[in-house]
Amino acid sequence: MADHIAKAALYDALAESAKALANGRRAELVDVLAQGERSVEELADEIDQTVANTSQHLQRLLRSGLVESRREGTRIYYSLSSAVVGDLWRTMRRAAQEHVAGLEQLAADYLGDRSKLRTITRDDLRARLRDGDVVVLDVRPEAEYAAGHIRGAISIPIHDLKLRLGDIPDGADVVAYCRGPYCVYADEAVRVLSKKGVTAARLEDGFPEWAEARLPVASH
Amino acid sequence: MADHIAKAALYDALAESAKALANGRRAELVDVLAQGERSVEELADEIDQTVANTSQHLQRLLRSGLVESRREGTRIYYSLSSAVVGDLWRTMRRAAQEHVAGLEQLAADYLGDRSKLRTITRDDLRARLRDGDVVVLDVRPEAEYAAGHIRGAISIPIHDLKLRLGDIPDGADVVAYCRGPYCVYADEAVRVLSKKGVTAARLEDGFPEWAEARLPVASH
DNA sequence: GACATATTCAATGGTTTTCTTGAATAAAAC
DNA sequence: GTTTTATTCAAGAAAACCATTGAATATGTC
Repeated sequence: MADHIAKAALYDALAESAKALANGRRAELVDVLAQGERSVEELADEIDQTVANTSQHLQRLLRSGLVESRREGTRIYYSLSSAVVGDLWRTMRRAAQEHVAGLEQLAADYLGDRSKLRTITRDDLRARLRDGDVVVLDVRPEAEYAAGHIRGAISIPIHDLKLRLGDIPDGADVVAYCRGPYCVYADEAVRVLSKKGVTAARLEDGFPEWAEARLPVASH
Repeated sequence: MADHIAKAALYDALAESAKALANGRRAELVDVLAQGERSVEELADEIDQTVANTSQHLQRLLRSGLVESRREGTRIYYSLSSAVVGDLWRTMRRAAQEHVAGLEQLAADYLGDRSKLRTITRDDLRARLRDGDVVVLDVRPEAEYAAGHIRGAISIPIHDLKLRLGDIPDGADVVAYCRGPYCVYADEAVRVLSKKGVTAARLEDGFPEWAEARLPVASH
């Protein structure tokens, strides 16, 4: 039987979803898109690539079906096709964390020294939210906060933080979060706040993981 | 800052786990390895490739850290490094199912007409196992049954099924299962049994999914 | 209709992947 | 110590991938 040809074709197709994510730049794109839809130019900026190159990567993702696009005037907005795509990206990351050699070093190179940052787990934060003794701070760009955030969190984008320290209640115990475990915004926030004498810790991971765990979220 | 270089390197490394699975042949390998360890020659046979080519794919998986190997005499056995790798493969499959265009057609081409096969979900099987009114039949190779199977299942490898029909109790209501949703063994078993007048259905997916759902398993 | 902006397209060249083939190793059997 | 068996290594060619560049397209504004 020429059965093995049909089998090969089937598994090639199953591998398509992995191929789509088998590139560092596309992984960055999906990581950003997990926070909500974005235009090509914004995405190009996020991943430090030319618009043309970013566009090509986006087409690749589009062809694989993992992302969708919609036009609004002169802009085209891309977004993840479904929650499964976020799952895939996070599972992939987890596999790399556990098994890819040298990953820790690369993470340290990019993120810098995290040893002095207090961190808090999802479960801890949930408990403290119930007790009401914590200020949760979303330091992602405004649009990402609007698309979805931890219920009860306040929004101060990282770039505005120094100017808006006054928005944080006196004596508050702050937990900052951002896009995920490899996002530097919350680290930066904790450093800034600590220097100003504010008690602050970062949530271990970010909003997508919170949402995936079906913990309370809100939007707008 | 040359920050974006470190960031690119980090995300390249995170994408490594996807690259490892971004090939149909390697996807087939992981699918088989999810049933337990195997030697190179056995694997080459399963994926219809030369031993040399199979070996190269295995080295690639080894370098990515997703699989491990151990030598026993003249043979080298490969296995998945951890349960996360199985998770990754299944999540990838799910993403492809939902989003990759043309997948259904390719599945139909390989699996043939499934419309006349009765299927049963994991939850249904669990309920019926509790009631005790079902014979669960594992039609994978003996070694895979030994490495782990649904608790209470009996083993009759698909190739022996026609010779061992007598092992199946008279009037039994059979549920057959194998490696997963794209494995043809259970389909084949249901067809053989039905033709002999035995009531038979196939479990929608296979043993790895059963184990992932933390349902009762046994080994030996 | 001319112009500006956001995005895509097409061509190029360098790199990586994949399969094939035949030779090289390493452990076990004789 | 030669032979057998299982696996890996090495070299080569075709195909796919990726960043770059400059041109083309589509929408909206003047």
